[in-house]
Amino acid sequence: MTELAKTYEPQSTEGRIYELWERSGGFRAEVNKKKKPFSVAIPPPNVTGQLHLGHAFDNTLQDILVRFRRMQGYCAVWVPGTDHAGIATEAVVAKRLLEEGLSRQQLGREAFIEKVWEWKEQYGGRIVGQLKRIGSSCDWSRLRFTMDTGCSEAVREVFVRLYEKGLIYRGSRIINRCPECATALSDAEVEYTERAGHLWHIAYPLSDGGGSLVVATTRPETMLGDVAVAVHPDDERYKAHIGKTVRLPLQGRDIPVIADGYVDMSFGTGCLKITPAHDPNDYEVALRHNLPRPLVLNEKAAVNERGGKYCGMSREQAREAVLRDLEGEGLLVRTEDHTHSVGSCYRCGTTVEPMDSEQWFVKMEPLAKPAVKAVKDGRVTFVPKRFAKVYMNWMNGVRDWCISRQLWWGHRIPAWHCPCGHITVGREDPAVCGKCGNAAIERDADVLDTWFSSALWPFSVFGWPQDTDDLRYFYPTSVVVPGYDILFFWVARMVFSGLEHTGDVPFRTVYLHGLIRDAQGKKMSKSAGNGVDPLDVIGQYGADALRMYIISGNAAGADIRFSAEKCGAMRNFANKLWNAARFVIMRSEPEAWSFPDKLELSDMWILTKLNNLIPEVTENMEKYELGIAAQKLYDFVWSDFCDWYIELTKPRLQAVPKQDSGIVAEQMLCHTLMNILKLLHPFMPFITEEIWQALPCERDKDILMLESWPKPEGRLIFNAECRAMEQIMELITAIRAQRAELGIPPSKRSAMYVVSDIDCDKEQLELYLQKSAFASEVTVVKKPPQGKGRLLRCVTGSAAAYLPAEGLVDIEVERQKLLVALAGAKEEAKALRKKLANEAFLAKAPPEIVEKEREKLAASRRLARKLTAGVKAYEASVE
RNA sequence: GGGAGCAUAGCUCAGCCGGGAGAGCACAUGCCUUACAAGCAUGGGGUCGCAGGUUCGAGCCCUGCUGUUCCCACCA
Repeated sequence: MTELAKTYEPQSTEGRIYELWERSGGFRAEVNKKKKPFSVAIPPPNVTGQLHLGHAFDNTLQDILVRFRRMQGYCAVWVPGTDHAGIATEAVVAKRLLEEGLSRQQLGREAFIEKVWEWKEQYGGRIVGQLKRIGSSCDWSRLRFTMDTGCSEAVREVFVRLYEKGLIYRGSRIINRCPECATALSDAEVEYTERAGHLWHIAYPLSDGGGSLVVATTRPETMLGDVAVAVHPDDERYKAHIGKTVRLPLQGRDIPVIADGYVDMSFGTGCLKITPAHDPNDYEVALRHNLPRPLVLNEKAAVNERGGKYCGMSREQAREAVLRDLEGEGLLVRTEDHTHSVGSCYRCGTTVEPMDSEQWFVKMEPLAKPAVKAVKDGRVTFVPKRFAKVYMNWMNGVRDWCISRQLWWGHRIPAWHCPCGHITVGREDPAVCGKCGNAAIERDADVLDTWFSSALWPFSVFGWPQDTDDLRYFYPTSVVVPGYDILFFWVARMVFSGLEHTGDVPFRTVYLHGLIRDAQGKKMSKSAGNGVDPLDVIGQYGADALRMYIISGNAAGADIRFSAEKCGAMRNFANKLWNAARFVIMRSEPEAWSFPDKLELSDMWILTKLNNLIPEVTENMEKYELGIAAQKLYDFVWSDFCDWYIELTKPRLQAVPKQDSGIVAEQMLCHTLMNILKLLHPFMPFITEEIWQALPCERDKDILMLESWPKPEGRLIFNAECRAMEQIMELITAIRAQRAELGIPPSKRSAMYVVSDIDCDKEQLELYLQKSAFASEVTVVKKPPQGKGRLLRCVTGSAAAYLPAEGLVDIEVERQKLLVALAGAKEEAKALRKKLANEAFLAKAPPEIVEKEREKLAASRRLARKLTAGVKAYEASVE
């Protein structure tokens, strides 16, 4: 037995324990038909990223579930992996090269990609190491990467299949483009925020000289690309102008006045300028009216050659210039303040530019339908439930998914363009055009959206498109555990992808968690500088404390405000457990647990509590109520086991020579502690394993992680004894409270007379009162003692203790206290009598509730009787 | 414009199937009781946002309102 430090030291424990687990091979899972599978595919973090609290949240939850199921006897696999994170990684590497004076373009595509791979090799291991720091029990032999050979094969297969089915197409559409990242984005990648702007009213003179139409716009610079002015067909103000033309200011082009129902007569002036190439609505209008769709901005969102004198200006510069010129010409009629929502890139925050552009899309409608059905049918369930609705809303209204990105880092689109116009798409790289046989074909320059490969994750990690044993056994996965912020990006896309390509859902349950915010409730971000590094937290409080903090007292899907104090509280809890274990280990002889026949009341009490706790916690965990399970374990360990049970064993352990009672206590302590360690292991794996390794008792497995999850034993539930023990505890508390209130020092023990209805023998009662209620001698009496001088009364519903307290007790004050308590008891009894006299209650309430109320009434009556006796005794003792 | 969440002790938050209002921190008092002062004991502190309704019974279910956070949406 090694000497255990007085204080738990996570820093010197965690690394060693993690190595022990890895050496044990316990993380590995192979197809085992004798067991039921439990499988989880990690939400792959950015390969070059660093662990943040969101990852800590994800991975703590997953690890708890996986460890729990592994102990329950499932063949539990947790597949780890990382994501190539196209835009983010490319941006980081490009920035670093720029610092060395090299641009992406100078380097060229192939050399650049090589650089990114180098970067990935250099930093790709970091996140894995950090995942290990919080205890993730992943099967590292299965580590995957979204751009490894297997994932690439899956991506290629999916692209080809969808293309052949006509579900991937290339087309010209309005897409959102980030000028900074220099690529197209999907709708999901644009974040909208309300911003204060202006609504400018600009006069467009009628070409025939008869006045002008005034349009209202928030983006005057786009007028350079205007092709029409639209009014509502029913708008009396403008009916006469429909079909005429206006002269577009600054450009001098004549553009038609058209009628379209899209125009809102009540907004602005009722005249809408139409810029098809830079506004999604205008684009639709232009399509309906067969209007041209000239681009006036380039990829960098600067004005192009169509913008005449404004060519080369940025969006912002052009806006100022245009407004200045309009004002100069007297055409700027009015400027109003106007707040509207502006889209920005979710990666870099730059305002996106809607642009007409040729891109690749996934046709969503045929894919969304089965994805909606799978959730409706309950083949995929959400925890918490409300997210199912959010998912449905999105899936029902989803538009086609723009999947091409103008980047180099990612899965290159497997399509080859021929001068003849034909596009060749195939599983193998083609040498010639599939239509005309021309060898001068060129591969599409774009790569796929990062989420395209993530969407295939749950099956690609098991070998799809090959028909593997892993896939057949582990797929669909049991649960996926992401933050709700990637519900659309990832979860939704996995569902339709899984259904389309494997014919089955990718997971049975989606267990979504919230976001970790700072102490003020603000979102953590690098730019705000309010981020908390989980590695710092682990260093300060330990991984177990961080894990326990993250899940306890948190409802599923709820955000968390980070609190270092609470981490400290959980660190304290770890230390508490540590010291309880030290106590057990120091006091225990290495003897095997055999069901002892000499159980005492407190033994039966703790066994009953434990065996009731086991099924409760198990159920909570199976229902994903991890916070509740953790709270129950916390309370059991701290209050029941440490504060009561361990204390009550002390006199038994200290007896010399050693009695049977002491031997039983040792075994009980060991038995209870071992169960605690098992139950707590999924939540606090490091410390529980460390203690397990130090236990002197005999164990089934050398490694706690590989132990079986406890099962409740009916023969170890003793309801009557448990109740008696609780009544004794109640009496102890009453005595302590009285003494504390009177300021009697703990050093001053006192003899006591006890009148008790508690079903237990004298010796036990005496022992417990001596241990925990400062009793010296205990005399059990039938009636309150007479003529013993001034006595302090400590009354509960099932017992009363009388303590000689000469000089400490003010009889009148004590009598008043009892009277107050008596009034309370009577009040309660009255309310209960009323309830029990209510026919409707008796008729409609379930019998066990009625019975419970009857017992409560009996208890309050007993209490009232005892209090009355106490009051009388006080009166009698006043000479 | 549509939808969702939240509102419980001074603070941060739990409260599972409707049946005795809880935890951590903070606060007060007394204790270094040989596992632990990162501890022990005791105590103070709540109109469960407001108003109705359903029910024998509501923090929990329903309706409305107020405040707050978030998501979605093509409001120039």
